[in-house]
Amino acid sequence: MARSKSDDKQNAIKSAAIRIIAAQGLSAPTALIARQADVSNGALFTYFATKADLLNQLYIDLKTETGAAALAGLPAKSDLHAQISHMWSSWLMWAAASPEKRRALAHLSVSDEITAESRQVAHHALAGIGDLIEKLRASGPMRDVPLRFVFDLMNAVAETTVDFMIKDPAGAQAHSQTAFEAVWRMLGRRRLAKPND
Amino acid sequence: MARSKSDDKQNAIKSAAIRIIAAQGLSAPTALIARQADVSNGALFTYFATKADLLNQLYIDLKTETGAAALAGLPAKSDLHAQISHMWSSWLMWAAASPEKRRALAHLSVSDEITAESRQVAHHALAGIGDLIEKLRASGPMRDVPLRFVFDLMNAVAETTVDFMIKDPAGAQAHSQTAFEAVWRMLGRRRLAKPND
Amino acid sequence: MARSKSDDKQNAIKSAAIRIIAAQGLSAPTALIARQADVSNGALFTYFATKADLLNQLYIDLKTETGAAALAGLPAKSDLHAQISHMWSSWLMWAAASPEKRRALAHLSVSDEITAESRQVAHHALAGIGDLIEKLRASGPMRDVPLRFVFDLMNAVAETTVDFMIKDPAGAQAHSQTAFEAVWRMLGRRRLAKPND
Amino acid sequence: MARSKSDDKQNAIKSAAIRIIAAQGLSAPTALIARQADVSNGALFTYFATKADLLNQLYIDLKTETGAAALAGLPAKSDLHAQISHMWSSWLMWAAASPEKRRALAHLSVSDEITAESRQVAHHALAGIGDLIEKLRASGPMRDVPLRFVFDLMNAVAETTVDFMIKDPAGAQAHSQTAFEAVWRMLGRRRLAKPND
DNA sequence: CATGAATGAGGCTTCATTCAT
DNA sequence: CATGAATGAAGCCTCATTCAT
Repeated sequence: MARSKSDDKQNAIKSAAIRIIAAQGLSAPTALIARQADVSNGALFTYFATKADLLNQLYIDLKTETGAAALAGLPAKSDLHAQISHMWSSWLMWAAASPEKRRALAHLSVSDEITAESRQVAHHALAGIGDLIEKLRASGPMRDVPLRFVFDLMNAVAETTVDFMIKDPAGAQAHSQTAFEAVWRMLGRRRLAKPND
Repeated sequence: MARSKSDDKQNAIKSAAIRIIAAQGLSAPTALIARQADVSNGALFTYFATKADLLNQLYIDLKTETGAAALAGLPAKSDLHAQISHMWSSWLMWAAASPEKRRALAHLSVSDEITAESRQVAHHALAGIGDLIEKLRASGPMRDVPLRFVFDLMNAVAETTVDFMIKDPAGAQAHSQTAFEAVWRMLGRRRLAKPND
Repeated sequence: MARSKSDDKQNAIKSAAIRIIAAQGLSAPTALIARQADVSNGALFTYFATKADLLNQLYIDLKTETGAAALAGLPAKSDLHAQISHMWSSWLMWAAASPEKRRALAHLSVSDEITAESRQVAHHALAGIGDLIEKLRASGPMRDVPLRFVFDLMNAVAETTVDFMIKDPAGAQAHSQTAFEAVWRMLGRRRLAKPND
Repeated sequence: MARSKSDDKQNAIKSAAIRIIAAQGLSAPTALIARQADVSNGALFTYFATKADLLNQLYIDLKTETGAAALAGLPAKSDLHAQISHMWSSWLMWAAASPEKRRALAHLSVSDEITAESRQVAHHALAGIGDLIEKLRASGPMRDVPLRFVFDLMNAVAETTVDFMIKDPAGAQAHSQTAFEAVWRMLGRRRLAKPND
């Protein structure tokens, strides 16, 4: 049955692509990506018909991975504050620990090669996060603002924070915490009784 | 002090570059930019030694313009809240009204062609905004957070908001206002009984 | 003497090749030919060591088939005029009914991949036709012209005629007849009795 | 005003293309054509936007040249027989003297890259020949056959003859003459008692 | 012997930059 | 100083052929 298309190889290509795109941007030659993945020039194209295909796949993967990381180990029984705090922290720690993926994603996000469909798929992959935020939004000061807007704001704050965490790994925890509090001030319900807010 | 013929051409090239980069990304051929600027192929290189030079110039220009727009007409005598509110509104309205410049800037910002030096210069161009934010930060809940972090957070919120304003021009004003309030919650001093703060 | 499985596949490949070469020319990928023949990529090369081999085989086959079609059911007892008329008609009707084979052959005939040897073999396959024409030639106005030249002229007229038959199927019979008469005028002995010829 | 596109260079490219296509077929690499034309790789594309463009241009040129050669020095005052005889001879001598052009044209003629439009243009370029043949046809035994058919038949005979002339240059004149007589038998009015027809 | 993934040599084309005019 | 043709280095992708399974 001949060598069957191996996931390993496919993943090697994706990894190489992330590394090289992070370093050189989207103009990274497919030939270089292939070489770094220990794969021949042409083999890349048996796994991804087109450079654009590879890019789109990468984009979806990275977004999906982000979503999964954010929701991993979510304490389902806890209250909203605890859940969102957990999510925030998972999300940012993961992102801060994956600077190449982040850089690659930054390049991909602005590319015209990424189709509307891919963006759609990626958005779905983040639905879990959206659900949580929705709960937060509904009872707080931004209850009249469209979820998408709220979500994007939160995302923007997260991205910015991650940049700082990467630049200053020693303070990563603190930055994450600081930003979470800022977000909570932005979105969360004022918690009256407890003074430790 | 009329702008020289040479300046005119430089500007024509930059304008064309913005338009085309917004549409096609950074891979926009210099030849196309030149044609759109009514300048010959080769002449472009007498104004910008290199494509990268043009890109860096553009980056700096756009950042500078942003900064200028934000601070235009700042009510120097008013209180901080009024000043920042004014700045926020100027900034976002200008940005929302310049979608091509924004798209071009989005491409430029992630490019590896933009040197650290250019980023430095651009940062300086936004110093005026930074000063305002500094005042805000110093007295609010993020007083212990580095200015740069605060600044970037604010910027991130602003960018996200502009995207929404562009997508939904009818609600632009409202979105700007909503976001401003969110930012204020994030950064500003809690305003208690007395409104004259 | 059933044809072996192997023969079946060879034939499937050849059929597919004819179809695809007719449609796309000689640049038709072997992989596509294989797929259309329901044969794997690599298997094609166990039947034909080389793409060039396949092409040469095809060329010989098609030429041979042409020759066979021309001579099928030849009325051995009739006079030369009747025999040649019959041959002409068989030949052209077959060719006109096989446009894909003709197109494929047209591509093959000009290809540099077809070796002199293949052309030689193909020529032999048309020997039967040649014999008939030889008789015609020997007694007519072109009796001093080399057979090969006469043969090729006749062939050229036939090919041209077939093109018209394909373009105008309704008039196919008539075109064939017209051309036959033209050929006869070119080559045949003047037939005395009838003045209106 | 910079170097202006030179006809010389354009012609050098075409010449090189004819030579190489004659030798290697249409798969001749553009890079090789460029090199043979003493032109850089990329320069070829300032003269012909596309390889297909070059091919089409070449096709039209060669057809046009053929037509011009056939009609050069036509004795306008002479009778039809003399005119056609002259045309035939001009045509065939020219073609026999240009074997590379012929081979190139043979490749081009079957190519799918040659557009219907190019074929149309080429056909027009041969209109002069067509007019002559029309006169011949109208009064002879093929008077009821479409001109296009007659024209193509004549062309087919001519091509075949040229092949023989090239193979046997010593007999070129004779072959041409032989073929002309054959064509005349095919198409021409029977010339009876009176020779002055 | 079949399968189809792997290989890697090109092919066409684009484009930043140079340079003759 | 402008013009735009010329250069030639890549880049993406295709495809005949090989070879592990």
